[in-house]
Amino acid sequence: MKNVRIVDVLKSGQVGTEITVKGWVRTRRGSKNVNFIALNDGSTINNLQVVAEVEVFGEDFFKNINTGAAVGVTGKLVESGGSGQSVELQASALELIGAADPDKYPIQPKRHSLEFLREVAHLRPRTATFSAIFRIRHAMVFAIHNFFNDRGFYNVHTPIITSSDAEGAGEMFRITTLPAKDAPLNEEGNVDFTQDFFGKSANLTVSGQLEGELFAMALAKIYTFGPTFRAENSNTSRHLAEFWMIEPEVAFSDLNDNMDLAEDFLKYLIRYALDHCMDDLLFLSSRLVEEEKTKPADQRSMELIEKLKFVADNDFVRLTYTDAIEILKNSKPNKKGKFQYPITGYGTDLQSEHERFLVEQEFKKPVILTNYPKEIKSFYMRLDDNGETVAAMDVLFPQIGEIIGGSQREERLDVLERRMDEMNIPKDDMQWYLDTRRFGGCPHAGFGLGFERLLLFVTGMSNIRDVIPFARTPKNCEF
RNA sequence: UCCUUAGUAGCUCAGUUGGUUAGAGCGGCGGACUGUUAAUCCGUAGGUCGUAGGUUCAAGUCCUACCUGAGGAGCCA
Repeated sequence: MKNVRIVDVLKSGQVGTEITVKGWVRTRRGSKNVNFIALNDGSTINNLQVVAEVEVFGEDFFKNINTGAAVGVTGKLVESGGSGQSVELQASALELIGAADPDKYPIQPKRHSLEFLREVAHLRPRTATFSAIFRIRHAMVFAIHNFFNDRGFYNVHTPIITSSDAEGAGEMFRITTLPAKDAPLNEEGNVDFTQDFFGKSANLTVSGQLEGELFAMALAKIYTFGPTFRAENSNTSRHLAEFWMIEPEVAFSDLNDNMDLAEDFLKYLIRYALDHCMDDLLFLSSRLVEEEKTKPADQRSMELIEKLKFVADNDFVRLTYTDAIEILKNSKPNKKGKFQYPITGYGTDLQSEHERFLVEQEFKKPVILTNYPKEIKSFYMRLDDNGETVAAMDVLFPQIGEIIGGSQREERLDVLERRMDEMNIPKDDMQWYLDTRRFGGCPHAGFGLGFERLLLFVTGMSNIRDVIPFARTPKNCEF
């Protein structure tokens, strides 16, 4: 008999039919005559209740049907005699496929802290919380490709290994096949990378943007979706050394088009989650509500699903950096000296506390900040006519902060070269990039969305290590 | 990297001004129970108190260093 998935059984299973399901035991409750097994096969947050008579299988048989064990069950789907579920599986055959020693299996039917589960990240997808998160993660991957495909974008696989180190997006991981001990040295006494695998120094990519631009200059609308690596020593709940990023790049497009795209994109993804992952969202919401109860009333946040709907249904605030500075300068916390970094005027970089104030206090919705001073942004961002600001945009979300960073790119070769000189970007290594401006250059724009930060928002989780299967952070590279 | 804070049983924690044999709940195991929903009830095992030094008659408790986690900051996505 063919296996059926529990999600299908619970949704459309016909009472009276004979089925086989295979999955893992979440809990088993026994009494003298009958055992109840909560079975989960990963297809849904919900368990299927299996009812097994002690008389049929013998008392000893159940000793190995423990939490975590893999089992196969064949039986008849019947209306449930209990109140917790509408249908249940009356077992006629019960097979232990893989035992889980209850003395050693770390995940037991009790509350575990997220910190503990991070230490057993290889087993945590078997918990309700993490199975929900990773089903949602999958749904978001799918939605991202859908969104772009429907709008005529082409997916480009930009390189993971790169020799370009001019992106300035962060410290890079060097990759090499040279021996760690006694590496060959050149005349200056430095490691001689001409003898390395690629004949030059190579790194893991910190962004696919520059290569993405090359393809936007040919396919017009492209997006990348791949892993990104930053060797920054960042120890926060919002940073990973290895994370996934989505970077669309659009030819014949300006900053306004870019903002429209970013806002449409985020709303589409959130609506997709609401439309396709409601069971998992309801579960995550309820666990958040429990967690919130332990906090003081004024620190509680909006209920998850309500929050997602709110963002999907309301326009983002669009604000220039200069206007944001004015608002912050005249804000209560600034006047009362509540900011750790007081706002004095134009030119200061915005700190987390300022972004938080704008998003969570002033507007209470996502904010797109634009036109930052050129000094605090990257060389490739298009210089505005005032010569002072650049066509940059950051999308700020509540709790998470910057979820998207993007810009209209500098398409004027002379301006771009001047900016590279000012910011000490070596032009020699970047001729391939400058060629896009030399040959058929055009206005274009794009942005980068941190995939895990999106997942933080959608799942309501608060630590980024909990929305990626295996987190890589400083001092942590298990599995 | 900086600041704050924590590390005691498989997990979550308590452990008083330093003082005999370090406790609880959950989980596990054994038993009871006519259908349970994180079942319930009775019983039971389980600890080199993060590591290394130090102070002291005496250290889970005080001091120093290191390791690891968490929260915040910086950097950013």
